[in-house]
Amino acid sequence: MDEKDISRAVIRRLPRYYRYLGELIEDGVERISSNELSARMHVTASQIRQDLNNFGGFGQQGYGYNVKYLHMEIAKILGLDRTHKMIIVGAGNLGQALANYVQFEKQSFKVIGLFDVNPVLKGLSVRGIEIRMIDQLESFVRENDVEIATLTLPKSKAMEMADRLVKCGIKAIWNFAHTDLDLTVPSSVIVENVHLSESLMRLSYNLSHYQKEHPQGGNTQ
Amino acid sequence: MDEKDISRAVIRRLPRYYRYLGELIEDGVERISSNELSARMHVTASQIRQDLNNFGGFGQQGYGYNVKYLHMEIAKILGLDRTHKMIIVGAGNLGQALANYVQFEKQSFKVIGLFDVNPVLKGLSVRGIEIRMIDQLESFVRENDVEIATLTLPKSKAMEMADRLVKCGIKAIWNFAHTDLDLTVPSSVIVENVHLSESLMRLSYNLSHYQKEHPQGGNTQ
DNA sequence: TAGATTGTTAATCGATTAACAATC
DNA sequence: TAGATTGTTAATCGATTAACAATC
Repeated sequence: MDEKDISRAVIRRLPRYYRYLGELIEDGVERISSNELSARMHVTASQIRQDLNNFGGFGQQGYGYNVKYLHMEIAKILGLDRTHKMIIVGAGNLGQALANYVQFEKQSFKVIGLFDVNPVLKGLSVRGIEIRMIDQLESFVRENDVEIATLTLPKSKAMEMADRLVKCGIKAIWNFAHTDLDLTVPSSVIVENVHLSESLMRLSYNLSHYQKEHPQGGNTQ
Repeated sequence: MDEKDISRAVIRRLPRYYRYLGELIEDGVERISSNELSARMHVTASQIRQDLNNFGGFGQQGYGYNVKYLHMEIAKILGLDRTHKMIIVGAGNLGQALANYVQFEKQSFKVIGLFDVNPVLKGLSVRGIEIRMIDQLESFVRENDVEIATLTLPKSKAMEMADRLVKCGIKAIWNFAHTDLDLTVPSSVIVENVHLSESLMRLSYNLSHYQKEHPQGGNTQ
């Protein structure tokens, strides 16, 4: 299972396929053709088949795709077939919001710790997850084999925390601070940036430019 | 100022230029060449010049770009030169987190109302913004000329709320529910989807596939 | 088997990069 | 003026779409 050179564009679409297939399962749909799926998702059937065939032949000629099977295979591709231990660094509003977000757990991301510098928060819990002080960060990460750290703290502190996390062996950083961490972290550490401001600015751009006639749907993310 | 046919890819990069230019201003940098900027941002100088020239010639041969001026021009392009009134529908953790997020206001997005169905929240305030019950939604939107509605509520209720918002004249929806609203809202209404799960899944993909050697940085968002 | 639909190759389209003449 | 760097055209690269033979 070592696929090489899959383009960003394809990887960006995989989670969306996964979501739509999940909905089909909920609706009790057993099989689907690339054509039907393309109509639902507003992409071309050709693109669906091309995308999937980067990873293998999951369909059957004359039949289409088995929804449950394809859903499961995409889960494997995305690494959702095993649990990822996650901590959240920064237990402010956003950090707590993410900790409360049960959906992630269904997708095999398990929040096992929350960290903050603010002593007022010490000992408090969110959804049964204790808020710890930041000085316990390193020992906690090492002892619990934490794989992913979510950074929900001010830009000014994000880089310092990233450094500390890298040093104690974190494998991936999910970054909500307004900074491109990818530029300053070793390339062995995965960084996924979420720039909410940028998303809002794109909305604003479209608001100013496409007030009347605007292009067909699709996730602008 | 009616530029046509600007590609998605270009628009996606604009907010990032804007952010880097903002940092340069903070650092007291007055002018910058496409070459210097390209080194900082890890994109090609050619791409920067091409991107900007979609909107006009903001530089000067032999000199480069005036940082403040370019920053201001990109603000105009993104529609950040005027205030956008925004409400947040769903005053749970995520809704409150976003309401507390002061940064948006600097970028001209002003949260003027929070809405929820939960009577427990009635009358409470977040950063001076009152939480109102959902039955006041329509009148509030109309009376206050609300432009943007942020949806931070469960998928099951998102579509219904989107419909109500569209009916009372909302211009744009910033959608955090796990649903592609763009497919079911009139094309005159701008929709920007934020799928946090999808971001986390991309992280997970990279975690499984690029543990050792992984491609050069850049915002995978 | 005949019909349907995939997997895959080829054609097209669009986006990125390179090159350079224009010009500050 | 000479040097630097843009704006812009041309060349390259990659991604999307179309077409169709393979096959269930």
